[in-house]
Amino acid sequence: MHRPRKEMIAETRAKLIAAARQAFGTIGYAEASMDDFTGSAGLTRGALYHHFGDKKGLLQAVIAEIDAEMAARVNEVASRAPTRWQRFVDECTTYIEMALEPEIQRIMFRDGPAVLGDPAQWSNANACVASMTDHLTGLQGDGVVVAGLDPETAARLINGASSQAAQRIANSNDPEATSKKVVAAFKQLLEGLLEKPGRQPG
Amino acid sequence: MHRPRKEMIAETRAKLIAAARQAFGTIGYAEASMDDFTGSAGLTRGALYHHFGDKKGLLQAVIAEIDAEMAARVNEVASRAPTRWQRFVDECTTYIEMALEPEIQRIMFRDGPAVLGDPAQWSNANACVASMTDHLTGLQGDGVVVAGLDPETAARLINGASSQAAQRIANSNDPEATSKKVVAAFKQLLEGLLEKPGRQPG
DNA sequence: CTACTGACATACGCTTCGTATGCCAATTGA
DNA sequence: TCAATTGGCATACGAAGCGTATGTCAGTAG
Repeated sequence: MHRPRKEMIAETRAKLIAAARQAFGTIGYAEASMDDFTGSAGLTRGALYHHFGDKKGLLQAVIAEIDAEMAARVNEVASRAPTRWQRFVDECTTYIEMALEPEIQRIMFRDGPAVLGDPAQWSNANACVASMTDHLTGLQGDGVVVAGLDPETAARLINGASSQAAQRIANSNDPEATSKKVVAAFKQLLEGLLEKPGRQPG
Repeated sequence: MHRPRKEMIAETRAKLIAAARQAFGTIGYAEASMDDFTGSAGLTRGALYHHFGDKKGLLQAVIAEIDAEMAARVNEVASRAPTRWQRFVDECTTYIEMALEPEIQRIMFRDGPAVLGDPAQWSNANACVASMTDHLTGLQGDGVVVAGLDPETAARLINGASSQAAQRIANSNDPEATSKKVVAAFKQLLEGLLEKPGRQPG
């Protein structure tokens, strides 16, 4: 039964991240007791401090994991779109859909920024924004999106609008109806980026 | 020296709010010790609990105060604009400028949402969004902004983009240059709302 | 003038975090 | 195979911080 050391360690890290993710995503970072959620993983705070330094370090690890998952989902959807513009729009709507999930809202949009500061400065996240930036750059090359626009800046602004969109839907009494209105408004804003406004390319 | 009771009470409340605002706006809500900032106001936690119930209650009071100030500034600027569209654009840019201030960023955009939840649900704030919503409604009546767009939804999305815009500028190495790029991208997005895209009204 | 309300301070216990320390299993080298 | 050593993780301890229960005194009412 000599199961290698490295595997045990990786398992411990994974268990801590999973337990923390569960706690942070439901009751929130501030309310999550380290004793409680390490205990629920069959460990103690000793393991946590050993692997992640402190509570913030564990939050960073959780965020890195979620960010990777989000990027994978976005790329998956975008890879199936026929045109570049459609790829970009699909990315945005997927982003909004993900932002509807309470865990992502709480960790990535609320507690994360409050504890770690501006998400744009996070070193181990932002894969989604990077992808959107790439696509915007390509669209500029195709002449679909107006030139003279900084792609990453535009991607960040759209991100901000997306997260607001998701929150508005999530907190609505009638998510179905609200979703229609929100997505319509969102697409209206996106049209401002088009080189020949009013005409939907692709 | 019979200075009325009510005045003393109001003064105590004001001192607590001011001290908390200072602390929350600099070191942040979580790091702000109630003993410390009540002490800096010449009071103790006893006064805090008596007037505001708990730490969250005091944060709500601080937010209400800041929100009122922001709304006043926005209205001041907007009242001087010649056209409705210009009024709306001025509101947006003023909002971005305010969001550049560290105190507002920290309290209204970071710690506030983390502690109190979705800002759209705050009962004692959101005066700025209300104003923007009104102006958008008026612009629809004038035929400047596309019909079939929910004004409050649009206002919220723009708010999200604005706060991202401000953070991008604030955290930039070269705020001057970044500001130009960000505002350009922001105005580009706004054009998506126009009924006849590409033509700037007013 | 007396009784009472309420603004605020003080005192206490509980929870939580971070560090210092200790133990034991797994690896390494001969 | 058997020391020696590394390091993963638990336990123990001290320091804050928060919330509540209680006390005190000024202001107000009848």
